[in-house]
Order: sequence, then structure tokens, then C-alpha cells
Amino acid sequence: MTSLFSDLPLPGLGGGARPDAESHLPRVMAPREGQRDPEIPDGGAPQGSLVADALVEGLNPPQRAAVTHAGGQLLIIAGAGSGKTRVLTHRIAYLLATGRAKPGEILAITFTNKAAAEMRERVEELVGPRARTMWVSTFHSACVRILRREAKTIGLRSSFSIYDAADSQRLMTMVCRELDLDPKRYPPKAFSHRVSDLKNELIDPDAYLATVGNNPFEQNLAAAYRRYQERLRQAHALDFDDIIMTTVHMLQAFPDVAEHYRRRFRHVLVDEYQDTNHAQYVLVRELVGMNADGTWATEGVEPAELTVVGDADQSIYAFRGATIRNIIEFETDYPNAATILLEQNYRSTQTILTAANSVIARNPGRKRKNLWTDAGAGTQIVGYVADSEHEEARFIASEIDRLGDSDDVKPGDVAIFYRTNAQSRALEEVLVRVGLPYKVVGGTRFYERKEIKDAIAYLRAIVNPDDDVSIRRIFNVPKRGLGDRSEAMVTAYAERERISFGAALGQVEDVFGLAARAIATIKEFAAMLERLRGMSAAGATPAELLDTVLEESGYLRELRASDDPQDASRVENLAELHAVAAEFAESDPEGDLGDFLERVALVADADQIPEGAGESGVITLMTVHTAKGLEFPVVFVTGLEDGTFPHQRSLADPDELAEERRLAYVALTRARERLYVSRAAVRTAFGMPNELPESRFISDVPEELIDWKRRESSMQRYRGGSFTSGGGYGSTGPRSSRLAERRQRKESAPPSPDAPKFGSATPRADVPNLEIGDRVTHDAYGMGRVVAIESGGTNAVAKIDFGEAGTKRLLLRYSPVTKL
DNA sequence: GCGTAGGCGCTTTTT
DNA sequence: GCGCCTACGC
Repeated sequence: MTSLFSDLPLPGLGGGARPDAESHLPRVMAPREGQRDPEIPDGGAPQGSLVADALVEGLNPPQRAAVTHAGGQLLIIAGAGSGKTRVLTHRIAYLLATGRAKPGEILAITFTNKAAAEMRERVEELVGPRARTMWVSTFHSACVRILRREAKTIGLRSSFSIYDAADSQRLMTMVCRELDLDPKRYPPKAFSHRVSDLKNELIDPDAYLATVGNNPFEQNLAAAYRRYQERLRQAHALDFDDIIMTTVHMLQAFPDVAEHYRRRFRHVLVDEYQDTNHAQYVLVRELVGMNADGTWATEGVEPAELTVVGDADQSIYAFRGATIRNIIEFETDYPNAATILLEQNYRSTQTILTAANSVIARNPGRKRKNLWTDAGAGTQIVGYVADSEHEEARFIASEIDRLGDSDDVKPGDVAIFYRTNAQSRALEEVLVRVGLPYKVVGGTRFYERKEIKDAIAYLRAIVNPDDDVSIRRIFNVPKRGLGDRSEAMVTAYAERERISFGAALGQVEDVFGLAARAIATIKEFAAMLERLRGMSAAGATPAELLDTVLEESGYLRELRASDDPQDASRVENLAELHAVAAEFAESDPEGDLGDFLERVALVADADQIPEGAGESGVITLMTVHTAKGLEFPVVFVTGLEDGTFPHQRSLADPDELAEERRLAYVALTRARERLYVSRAAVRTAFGMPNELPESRFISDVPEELIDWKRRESSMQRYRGGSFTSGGGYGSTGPRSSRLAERRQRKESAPPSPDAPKFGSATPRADVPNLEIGDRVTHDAYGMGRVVAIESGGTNAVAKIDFGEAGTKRLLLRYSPVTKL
């Protein structure tokens, strides 16, 4: 019926379709007929309780082994679509059902809030409400929970603020200014990144300073790092990386605190282990209570059972410190660990898996793993080479339309992936034009919007009077006539008095150099904050406080007075934030403003839960990173060009290229039934059209798996054909079978450092010297006239009017243009 | 102190 | 192509 499989020959399924209900249960791994193996003995379920038995029913042998395994450490290597979540949730339920654990003894850590919510929900489905006393949370929220509880131990106020990347960068900018560092030579942004890296490696300022040699950059970095930490401390704030690092340091410095958690958590389970960084790795070790040499960290407390699940091939977060090493060397780190490999895939067709396997197989130094399915070959992958990103989008739109007519594919079944967010634009334009419903997941996130950050800053200022970053952010927002000068004066005073900026506001009379008018304004501002704090102390809800803030500060007034349409949407966003706050009051009646802010800081994706993407009935657009963990019946992977995907910045570095390859592997394995791969021969990035060669990842897919609807760009056709130039634009090119023979892609080595900036397309040596008004001929577009020249030299771009073929912007270096 | 125009750099990816 | 920052003029 509506299953996409219904028209496919599926050997393993007797020609039948996958049950419909199943295909509408994204991410739920429904067991399949024949998956059970009655000859497998019940892998040691003690006393074989009925409930426990039911939990291993329908699992394949390795899945079953993973659920029932007892003792020590367990590594589950779970290939894409191999039923990982099912195994993890059933394992937890099994621990409870067999009495091996009480809910309170379980700590399950995931990477995203979404994954945590899903896991909690599914365990609850299996074992009922008693699951609620388990800790199922992300690394960050688990640590925040611990830190709030132990705040006094380390001299932190339990109402500390949590700084996101933007906040911490602001603070770093302040620090760099304070240290008089030239922002050109020592960019705060770079410092901020480096500090983040250091924290992920658990290197504190002292430790870093000790490694720094006679290098001014590093010396300044060390100084900035130290000062940055001091200021965080003074502001009673932690940045994202601190949350982990501080927890680790606390557990190491206070054995009794560590013992408490070690006694409590007898079972630690970590999802997406391949994405853990060093700090998280050590954190897990500390919580489990096992030293690096295998001895017990707390005398008399046996290390907790540790289960980690992951797939090295899906590690795509090295750029933020994730170490694939953690999973690869798990068996070395824990010599007694058991390893279970899940290779049977319940998601995709064999064609899709073979393609994905052949792409990932080229990564060096990887453990052998081969996904397989008994679902049958399925349809061929469809390939398409477009002339531009617009035509790529057009093809995708028409294909979705066609699938809707011929195969009853709903928009909600379809996802379009791209490497970078910027690529969504061309796709959106076309989807809007043809009227296909879609939504973009990711991009500028809700909590990163200026107006939201402003509102949050106000709320933080209420909870934490010493939160300098937040208070300075709103000092003159909305405009109240307090400029740089006033801010500088207060800052100087606060430094002299060794108090926070916020505290200095309370004694502005003493601040030197302020105009009377500024003093009055600041007093008013400080009084408003005090009123709000009073309200908060009296038990006002976050929503009420937000209301008051937006009204009393004049923030809404300013937005309403504006005729900028953007400001109208800002008002709407603030209304949405208000709705979130109101909802919070309902779901957490006990929660105060601090709890609300914590939620907001750690849950970044309030407005874009891809959950039920299939049901919402619209096409889903997102980056490949965002797509991890999801699946769709129909998947378009776009921009498969060397320079786009793999990304330009990765081409020179084998490690980064390997990560891109894993990313491609993730992209391909999201597809259940139909997979499309497309590329644009010319892509305009950065305002400049570039000709990009086919992605090496496409070349790695066996030719017979791909049905090319269009194999060459117009450009290639003209170049590759005969010497006769000109001719009709859009004439039919050679058929794909013949073109297939002409494929001449050799496995390319990384380009030499001085290779042209964009991919390996051959630039011409004789860039024509054009001027406005010149008449030219182009191999594909025919005759034209130059209407504009942008940027000279080797990167010269000419805007040329080709009459019927339209006006094109061409990078002359790569364009077959001849001056007449 | 504020608004605007022009220059600059940049873009992966996210808890 | 855009958004951010700086410099300048009011």
C-alpha cells in the first residue's frame, strides 16, 4: 500500500511490504519475523523471570547478549540502525527486572537532550514509573546536577550562571581588552576556542602555563586563560566546558564526594561513546570508580558496571574535542571488558548499506565492520549532476513531487541533508516556489537569537547579581543613554574596589567621572533589578518575571515602536519564550527562576525538536550533523562535491578527511528505502561561483548501485565532447551508459598546498582580460556581453549577459570564455 | 551618546 | 552574501 517497499522485490520478505505501522515509528526498532533464534539459550537471565524473558524476546543473538551481559565493563559497537537504543533501554529494564539494580543506582548518560528524553520514555514504557528515580541525562545536565548539590564544597554559589559559547566569548573579549592584547594578533575568538580545547583536555591555567615556552601567543593565551577563569569565578559562572572539567576536578579533590556517587551509581551506561572527549572520558572513570591501572578508586567500593555504546564510524565531533580513541582503546583501558558487535541493520536496504560500507571502508586504521540486512536490495540509489545549486534544488523538488504521485511518498517521509547550513537557502527558495511544505531544523537557534539572549540576560541578572557578562549585556539594552564611557567608568570602579560590575551599580554615587544624568539612569536601572529580585524572592514565576522585565525595561516598547519587520518577529520570539516559561511552571511547579535558566542553558533546541518529523508531514531540511540518530524513508544527500562535502577545510588534513567520510557514512545510513545523491557542478559560495569536482565519496560507491539521471554538467558535456564549441544550450548529452565508461576518477591524493583554492578543477592559465562592454563567447552559453567586472586578478569574476541564456556571474579562471 | 556607512572576515558541524 | 565591528559625522 503506502509502503515504499511495496513495489520492490524484497527477497527476504517474501515480496511483502514492511508493516505499515512500523515505517511510521521512526527510530523504534520493531522486531522482525525470523529475527528470533530459538536455539540461542537465555544468556544467563537469573531465575528466568517472566518479565526479564520478555525483554530479550525478539532480539537477535548479539543484541540479546548485550542486554543480558553481567559484570565488569561492556563495549557495544553498534552500527548504524542496528537497534542500539533498543538494546540500551532493554538492558536497563533487564537490570531492573532481574533485581541486579535498583532504579536509583542507574546513571545513563547521553549526548543530547533528545536522546535522554527518548531513553527515559522508552525505559518507562518497559518498567513503569519507577524508572523516574534513575538518572538519565546528558553529560552536562548530570554534571550541573552534581555541581549544584556540591556547590558549597567548591565555594560556588548554587545559583551559578551557565555561559554558552557566545557568553564565554564575550567574557574573553573583555579579558583580552583588559590585558591590552591586540585583537589582530591575539583574536579573542581564537583564545576562546583554545581555552575550550584546554578544558576538554582537563588542562587548567597552571598546568597550561607550565607547558608554555617562549612563545608570545601562548604566553598571552596562558595569561588570558587565567584571567578568564578568575572572572568566571567572580561572576559565579561556569562555561560549558567548565561544567565537565570542574566536576572532574571536584571528584578528584574530594574523595568523600566521589565516594558518595560511586556508592550510589552501581551501573553507568554511556551512549554515543565515540563522541566523548577526554574530560568526559575521565569523568566516566571517576564515577565508575576505577583507576587507570585497574585498581579500585575507593577502598571497599567495587567499581560500577560500565556499559558504553558507540560506533567509531559515526564519530563526527572531533572538532569539538571528541576522541575516537576513547572507543577504539576501550578494551585497552578496561582489560576485562567484553565487546559485542551489532552489525545487523534493521533500517535500510542492502543497496544503501553497501554504498555506505564502501564509503567508510576507505578510512584507514578502522576496525572492520560490515552492516548487513535481510531486507533485500531495494531500489538503486539515484544520482544527479546539476549545473548549479538551483538546478540541484529543482531536481529534488520535482523528484519529491513525482514520488508523491507515483509512490505515495508524503513530504514527511523525506529529508534533505547538506553539509553546511548556508546550503539550505537554494533549497528553500525552490521549495517555497513549488509549494512543497518543509521545515529547516537547526541553523540559528532559538536561544541564540539576540532578543532571547537579552531577555535571558535580564533573568540571569536577577538570579545572579555578580553575573558581569549578563549585566553588561543589558546595561544599555534597550537604549537608555548609557554609552561606552559610562560602562568604562563603572568597570574601572568595580576593578578598583574588587567588586563585581553588578555590585558597583549599587554605589554609583562613588563612581568617579560619571555625569549626573548617567548616575540617575544607572540608579534607576539598579532599582529595577532590585525590584525584580524582590519579586523573585517573593515567589514570582519565571513567566511573571519575564513579563515584568520586558515591560519595565522598555524592551518591548522599543520593539513595538520600530517599523523594522524583523522587530515584529522579535516580539513573537519573546512571546514564544514566554510560552516556554509558562510551560515550565506547569511541568515543574517547584522550579524557580534558577531552575528555568538552567533548563534554558542546557536545552538549546526548544523550538526544533525533529521528533515526529515524519508525522508533521513536511520535508525536513538539516545538516548531516543534525541528522545523526534519525532516519527517513527517503533521503537526499546534496552537495556531493569535493570542496563542499568533503568540506574545503578538510581536504588538506587526512584526519579531517576521515571525519568527513564518517559524516558521509552517517548521511547515507539515515535512508531507509530510497537514497538520492546529487551535486552541483558550479556552486556559488560566498558570493562567488566555483566549479567543483565530484565528491570522492561518490566515486567510492560501486557504479552499479547508482542510477544516474544526469551524469554530467552542461559544462562537462561541452568540454568533453568535440572541439566544436557553441551549439545549442541544453541539447541532449550522451547517454549515461557511455558516460560511465568515461569516468576517470583516480583515488586522489590530498591536493598540494599550493593547489588552487577550490577543489581540483583545472584552472586556465590564460585568464582573459575583460572590460565592461566586451563581447565574448562562452562554450555553453554562447555569445554575451560583459556588464560588470568584480574583483580583479586571478579571482576575477565577470557578470556577462548572454541574452536568452540569462546573465551569469562567472569565475573567469574556470570559465570557457573567449574575448571576441 | 547614537546612528550609519563602509570594511572585513568568515562559515563547518553543537552540548 | 551577510553580519559584525569600527570609524566617522551628527
